[in-house]
Amino acid sequence: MVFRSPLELYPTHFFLPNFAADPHHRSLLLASGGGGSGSGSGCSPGAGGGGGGSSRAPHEELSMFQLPTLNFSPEQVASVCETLEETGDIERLGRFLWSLPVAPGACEAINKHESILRARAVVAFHTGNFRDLYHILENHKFTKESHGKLQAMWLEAHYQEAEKLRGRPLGPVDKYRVRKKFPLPRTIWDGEQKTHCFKERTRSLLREWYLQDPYPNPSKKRELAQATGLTPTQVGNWFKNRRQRDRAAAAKNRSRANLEESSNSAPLCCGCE
DNA sequence: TCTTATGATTCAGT
DNA sequence: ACTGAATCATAAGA
Repeated sequence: MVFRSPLELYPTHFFLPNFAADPHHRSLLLASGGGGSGSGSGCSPGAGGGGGGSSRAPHEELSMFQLPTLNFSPEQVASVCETLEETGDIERLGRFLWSLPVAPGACEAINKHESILRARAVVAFHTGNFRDLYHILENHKFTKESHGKLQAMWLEAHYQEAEKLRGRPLGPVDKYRVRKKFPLPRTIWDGEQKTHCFKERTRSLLREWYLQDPYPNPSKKRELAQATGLTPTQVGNWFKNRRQRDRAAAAKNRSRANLEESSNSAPLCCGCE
Protein backbone atom coordinates (compact mmCIF):
# COMPACT_ATOMS: atom_id res chain seq x y z
CA MET A 1 0.00 0.00 0.00
CA VAL A 2 1.16 3.48 -0.87
CA PHE A 3 0.50 6.53 1.24
CA ARG A 4 -0.70 9.54 -0.66
CA SER A 5 1.02 12.81 -0.33
CA PRO A 6 -0.46 15.19 2.20
CA LEU A 7 -0.26 17.86 -0.48
CA GLU A 8 -3.29 16.30 -2.12
CA LEU A 9 -5.69 17.14 0.63
CA TYR A 10 -4.20 19.26 3.34
CA PRO A 11 -3.01 22.86 3.29
CA THR A 12 0.61 23.15 4.29
CA HIS A 13 -0.08 24.77 7.64
CA PHE A 14 -1.69 21.52 8.75
CA PHE A 15 1.55 19.64 8.48
CA LEU A 16 3.94 18.42 11.05
CA PRO A 17 5.41 21.77 12.05
CA ASN A 18 2.18 22.21 13.87
CA PHE A 19 2.67 18.85 15.50
CA ALA A 20 6.29 19.50 16.36
CA ALA A 21 5.55 22.89 17.81
CA ASP A 22 3.56 21.25 20.54
CA PRO A 23 5.94 20.67 23.45
CA HIS A 24 3.75 17.89 24.78
CA HIS A 25 4.20 15.78 21.70
CA ARG A 26 7.82 16.69 21.33
CA SER A 27 8.47 15.24 24.72
CA LEU A 28 6.29 12.33 23.81
CA LEU A 29 8.44 11.57 20.82
CA LEU A 30 11.57 11.84 22.84
CA ALA A 31 10.18 9.58 25.50
CA SER A 32 9.03 7.00 23.02
CA GLY A 33 12.34 5.37 22.30
CA GLY A 34 15.19 7.78 22.75
CA GLY A 35 16.18 8.06 19.09
CA GLY A 36 14.60 11.42 18.44
CA SER A 37 17.93 13.26 18.38
CA GLY A 38 16.89 16.24 20.40
CA SER A 39 14.42 19.11 20.38
CA GLY A 40 11.87 17.71 18.01
CA SER A 41 14.14 17.17 15.10
CA GLY A 42 12.45 15.16 12.44
CA CYS A 43 9.09 16.74 13.03
CA SER A 44 9.70 20.13 11.61
CA PRO A 45 10.61 20.51 7.95
CA GLY A 46 12.74 23.46 8.82
CA ALA A 47 14.69 21.66 11.47
CA GLY A 48 14.59 18.09 10.22
CA GLY A 49 17.45 15.71 9.66
CA GLY A 50 18.80 15.38 13.16
CA GLY A 51 20.36 18.72 13.79
CA GLY A 52 21.65 21.02 11.06
CA GLY A 53 18.35 21.70 9.35
CA SER A 54 19.09 25.30 8.52
CA SER A 55 21.94 24.51 6.16
CA ARG A 56 20.07 22.08 3.99
CA ALA A 57 20.66 21.95 0.26
CA PRO A 58 17.72 22.94 -2.02
CA HIS A 59 17.11 19.42 -3.31
CA GLU A 60 16.65 18.23 0.23
CA GLU A 61 13.88 20.75 0.77
CA LEU A 62 11.82 19.01 -1.90
CA SER A 63 11.37 15.97 0.23
CA MET A 64 10.66 17.81 3.42
CA PHE A 65 7.34 16.10 3.93
CA GLN A 66 8.89 12.68 3.80
CA LEU A 67 12.25 13.14 5.37
CA PRO A 68 11.34 14.09 8.90
CA THR A 69 9.66 10.92 10.04
CA LEU A 70 12.47 8.82 8.64
CA ASN A 71 14.27 9.84 11.77
CA PHE A 72 11.77 7.89 13.82
CA SER A 73 11.90 4.20 14.27
CA PRO A 74 8.64 2.37 13.56
CA GLU A 75 8.40 1.81 17.32
CA GLN A 76 8.45 5.54 17.90
CA VAL A 77 5.85 6.14 15.23
CA ALA A 78 3.71 3.45 16.83
CA SER A 79 4.08 5.09 20.21
CA VAL A 80 2.97 8.45 18.83
CA CYS A 81 0.01 6.80 17.14
CA GLU A 82 -1.06 5.16 20.38
CA THR A 83 -0.89 8.39 22.31
CA LEU A 84 -2.73 10.42 19.70
CA GLU A 85 -5.38 7.75 19.43
CA GLU A 86 -5.81 7.69 23.19
CA THR A 87 -6.16 11.45 23.40
CA GLY A 88 -8.76 11.32 20.65
CA ASP A 89 -7.04 13.94 18.56
CA ILE A 90 -7.82 12.16 15.32
CA GLU A 91 -7.13 15.15 13.09
CA ARG A 92 -3.62 15.44 14.41
CA LEU A 93 -3.21 11.70 14.15
CA GLY A 94 -4.26 12.00 10.53
CA ARG A 95 -1.74 14.73 9.83
CA PHE A 96 0.95 12.65 11.46
CA LEU A 97 0.11 9.62 9.34
CA TRP A 98 0.06 11.65 6.16
CA SER A 99 3.65 12.62 6.87
CA LEU A 100 4.91 9.06 7.01
CA PRO A 101 7.22 7.77 4.28
CA VAL A 102 5.86 6.41 1.02
CA ALA A 103 8.81 4.16 0.20
CA PRO A 104 7.70 0.50 -0.03
CA GLY A 105 10.28 -0.67 2.49
CA ALA A 106 9.24 1.92 5.02
CA CYS A 107 5.58 1.03 4.57
CA GLU A 108 6.35 -2.57 5.25
CA ALA A 109 8.16 -1.76 8.46
CA ILE A 110 5.37 0.50 9.57
CA ASN A 111 2.58 -1.93 8.75
CA LYS A 112 4.10 -4.47 11.09
CA HIS A 113 2.92 -2.35 14.01
CA GLU A 114 -0.62 -2.90 15.07
CA SER A 115 -0.99 0.49 16.68
CA ILE A 116 0.00 2.20 13.43
CA LEU A 117 -2.41 0.10 11.42
CA ARG A 118 -5.13 0.74 13.96
CA ALA A 119 -4.40 4.44 13.82
CA ARG A 120 -4.70 4.38 10.05
CA ALA A 121 -8.02 2.59 10.39
CA VAL A 122 -9.26 5.15 12.90
CA VAL A 123 -8.28 8.03 10.64
CA ALA A 124 -9.83 6.36 7.60
CA PHE A 125 -13.04 5.94 9.53
CA HIS A 126 -13.14 9.51 10.79
CA THR A 127 -12.44 10.95 7.36
CA GLY A 128 -15.09 8.78 5.77
CA ASN A 129 -12.50 6.86 3.78
CA PHE A 130 -14.36 3.61 4.16
CA ARG A 131 -12.65 1.82 1.27
CA ASP A 132 -9.30 2.34 3.01
CA LEU A 133 -10.79 1.30 6.31
CA TYR A 134 -12.13 -1.96 4.92
CA HIS A 135 -8.86 -2.68 3.17
CA ILE A 136 -6.84 -2.19 6.34
CA LEU A 137 -9.18 -4.28 8.46
CA GLU A 138 -9.46 -7.09 5.95
CA ASN A 139 -5.77 -7.43 5.23
CA HIS A 140 -4.09 -7.29 8.62
CA LYS A 141 -4.51 -9.56 11.58
CA PHE A 142 -5.29 -7.64 14.77
CA THR A 143 -5.04 -8.80 18.36
CA LYS A 144 -8.05 -9.28 20.58
CA GLU A 145 -7.47 -5.99 22.40
CA SER A 146 -8.22 -4.07 19.21
CA HIS A 147 -11.19 -6.13 18.13
CA GLY A 148 -13.92 -4.22 19.92
CA LYS A 149 -13.01 -0.84 18.54
CA LEU A 150 -12.30 -2.10 15.04
CA GLN A 151 -15.50 -4.11 14.91
CA ALA A 152 -17.48 -1.04 15.92
CA MET A 153 -15.85 0.97 13.14
CA TRP A 154 -16.44 -1.76 10.58
CA LEU A 155 -20.12 -1.94 11.43
CA GLU A 156 -20.65 1.80 11.77
CA ALA A 157 -19.02 2.44 8.41
CA HIS A 158 -21.28 -0.09 6.74
CA TYR A 159 -24.33 1.32 8.52
CA GLN A 160 -23.48 4.80 7.32
CA GLU A 161 -23.05 3.61 3.76
CA ALA A 162 -26.32 1.69 3.84
CA GLU A 163 -28.09 4.67 5.36
CA LYS A 164 -26.77 6.95 2.66
CA LEU A 165 -27.88 4.51 0.01
CA ARG A 166 -31.39 4.25 1.40
CA GLY A 167 -31.75 7.86 2.34
CA ARG A 168 -33.31 7.06 5.71
CA PRO A 169 -32.13 5.97 9.15
CA LEU A 170 -31.66 2.24 9.67
CA GLY A 171 -33.81 0.32 12.13
CA PRO A 172 -32.54 -2.64 14.14
CA VAL A 173 -33.58 -5.10 11.47
CA ASP A 174 -31.92 -3.04 8.72
CA LYS A 175 -28.74 -3.05 10.75
CA TYR A 176 -29.02 -6.77 11.25
CA ARG A 177 -29.22 -7.21 7.48
CA VAL A 178 -26.20 -5.00 6.98
CA ARG A 179 -24.28 -7.11 9.47
CA LYS A 180 -25.31 -10.28 7.63
CA LYS A 181 -24.29 -8.78 4.33
CA PHE A 182 -20.94 -7.58 5.59
CA PRO A 183 -19.80 -10.07 8.23
CA LEU A 184 -16.83 -9.10 10.38
CA PRO A 185 -13.54 -10.17 8.80
CA ARG A 186 -11.70 -12.84 10.76
CA THR A 187 -8.80 -10.41 11.15
CA ILE A 188 -10.84 -8.53 13.77
CA TRP A 189 -13.05 -11.31 15.08
CA ASP A 190 -12.17 -14.58 16.81
CA GLY A 191 -15.09 -16.35 15.15
CA GLU A 192 -16.89 -17.08 18.38
CA GLN A 193 -20.65 -17.08 17.87
CA LYS A 194 -22.95 -15.74 20.54
CA THR A 195 -25.55 -18.37 21.42
CA HIS A 196 -28.94 -17.26 20.30
CA CYS A 197 -31.04 -20.06 21.70
CA PHE A 198 -30.42 -22.27 24.72
CA LYS A 199 -30.40 -26.01 24.26
CA GLU A 200 -33.79 -27.71 24.20
CA ARG A 201 -33.01 -29.66 27.36
CA THR A 202 -32.10 -26.44 29.14
CA ARG A 203 -35.28 -24.75 28.01
CA SER A 204 -37.55 -27.63 29.02
CA LEU A 205 -35.92 -27.65 32.45
CA LEU A 206 -36.49 -23.91 32.78
CA ARG A 207 -40.11 -24.33 31.73
CA GLU A 208 -40.68 -27.05 34.31
CA TRP A 209 -39.31 -24.91 37.09
CA TYR A 210 -41.21 -21.91 35.86
CA LEU A 211 -44.52 -23.74 36.10
CA GLN A 212 -43.74 -24.61 39.70
CA ASP A 213 -42.53 -21.16 40.65
CA PRO A 214 -42.21 -18.19 38.28
CA TYR A 215 -40.34 -16.21 40.96
CA PRO A 216 -37.39 -18.36 42.04
CA ASN A 217 -35.30 -17.10 44.93
CA PRO A 218 -31.54 -16.61 44.46
CA SER A 219 -30.62 -20.05 45.77
CA LYS A 220 -33.13 -21.68 43.42
CA LYS A 221 -31.69 -19.67 40.57
CA ARG A 222 -28.20 -20.84 41.42
CA GLU A 223 -29.40 -24.42 41.61
CA LEU A 224 -31.09 -24.13 38.24
CA ALA A 225 -28.02 -22.46 36.79
CA GLN A 226 -25.95 -25.41 37.91
CA ALA A 227 -28.42 -27.86 36.42
CA THR A 228 -28.57 -26.12 33.06
CA GLY A 229 -25.00 -24.90 32.72
CA LEU A 230 -26.22 -21.31 32.45
CA THR A 231 -25.17 -18.42 34.65
CA PRO A 232 -27.57 -17.26 37.39
CA THR A 233 -28.01 -14.04 35.42
CA GLN A 234 -29.08 -15.97 32.34
CA VAL A 235 -31.54 -17.91 34.44
CA GLY A 236 -32.87 -14.65 35.88
CA ASN A 237 -33.18 -13.16 32.41
CA TRP A 238 -35.01 -16.20 31.17
CA PHE A 239 -37.58 -16.02 33.98
CA LYS A 240 -37.98 -12.30 33.56
CA ASN A 241 -38.55 -12.63 29.83
CA ARG A 242 -40.89 -15.56 30.37
CA ARG A 243 -43.03 -13.60 32.81
CA GLN A 244 -43.04 -10.56 30.57
CA ARG A 245 -44.12 -12.57 27.56
CA ASP A 246 -46.74 -14.52 29.47
CA ARG A 247 -48.24 -11.26 30.68
CA ALA A 248 -48.21 -9.88 27.15
CA ALA A 249 -49.89 -13.01 25.82
CA ALA A 250 -52.50 -12.92 28.57
CA ALA A 251 -53.25 -9.27 27.87
CA LYS A 252 -53.60 -10.06 24.19
CA ASN A 253 -55.99 -12.90 24.95
CA ARG A 254 -58.04 -10.68 27.22
CA SER A 255 -58.41 -7.97 24.64
CA ARG A 256 -59.34 -10.51 22.01
CA ALA A 257 -61.93 -12.05 24.33
CA ASN A 258 -63.35 -8.61 25.02
CA LEU A 259 -63.54 -7.93 21.34
CA GLU A 260 -65.34 -11.21 20.66
CA GLU A 261 -67.71 -10.59 23.52
CA SER A 262 -68.63 -7.16 22.29
CA SER A 263 -69.06 -8.37 18.72
CA ASN A 264 -71.29 -11.21 19.95
CA SER A 265 -73.42 -8.93 22.01
CA ALA A 266 -73.62 -6.20 19.41
CA PRO A 267 -76.26 -7.86 17.16
CA LEU A 268 -78.45 -8.46 20.20
CA CYS A 269 -78.34 -4.83 21.08
CA CYS A 270 -79.07 -3.85 17.54
CA GLY A 271 -81.92 -6.31 17.48
CA CYS A 272 -83.37 -4.84 20.65
CA GLU A 273 -83.38 -1.39 19.24
C1' DT B 1 -38.73 -8.17 3.22
C1' DC B 2 -41.71 -8.84 7.09
C1' DT B 3 -42.84 -11.38 11.21
C1' DT B 4 -42.03 -14.02 15.13
C1' DA B 5 -39.34 -16.12 18.83
C1' DT B 6 -35.92 -15.53 22.11
C1' DG B 7 -31.99 -13.85 24.89
C1' DA B 8 -29.85 -9.47 26.59
C1' DT B 9 -29.82 -4.75 28.07
C1' DT B 10 -31.46 -0.40 29.90
C1' DC B 11 -34.09 2.29 32.92
C1' DA B 12 -37.24 3.57 36.39
C1' DG B 13 -39.91 2.07 40.44
C1' DT B 14 -39.98 -0.34 44.91
C1' DA C 1 -31.25 -6.14 44.72
C1' DC C 2 -35.10 -7.25 42.30
C1' DT C 3 -38.87 -6.26 39.22
C1' DG C 4 -41.59 -4.83 34.97
C1' DA C 5 -41.61 -2.46 30.71
C1' DA C 6 -39.51 -1.19 26.71
C1' DT C 7 -36.23 -2.02 23.55
C1' DC C 8 -32.27 -4.01 21.12
C1' DA C 9 -29.98 -7.99 18.77
C1' DT C 10 -30.09 -12.24 16.54
C1' DA C 11 -31.96 -16.07 14.05
C1' DA C 12 -35.25 -18.46 11.41
C1' DG C 13 -39.54 -19.02 8.89
C1' DA C 14 -43.28 -17.21 5.85
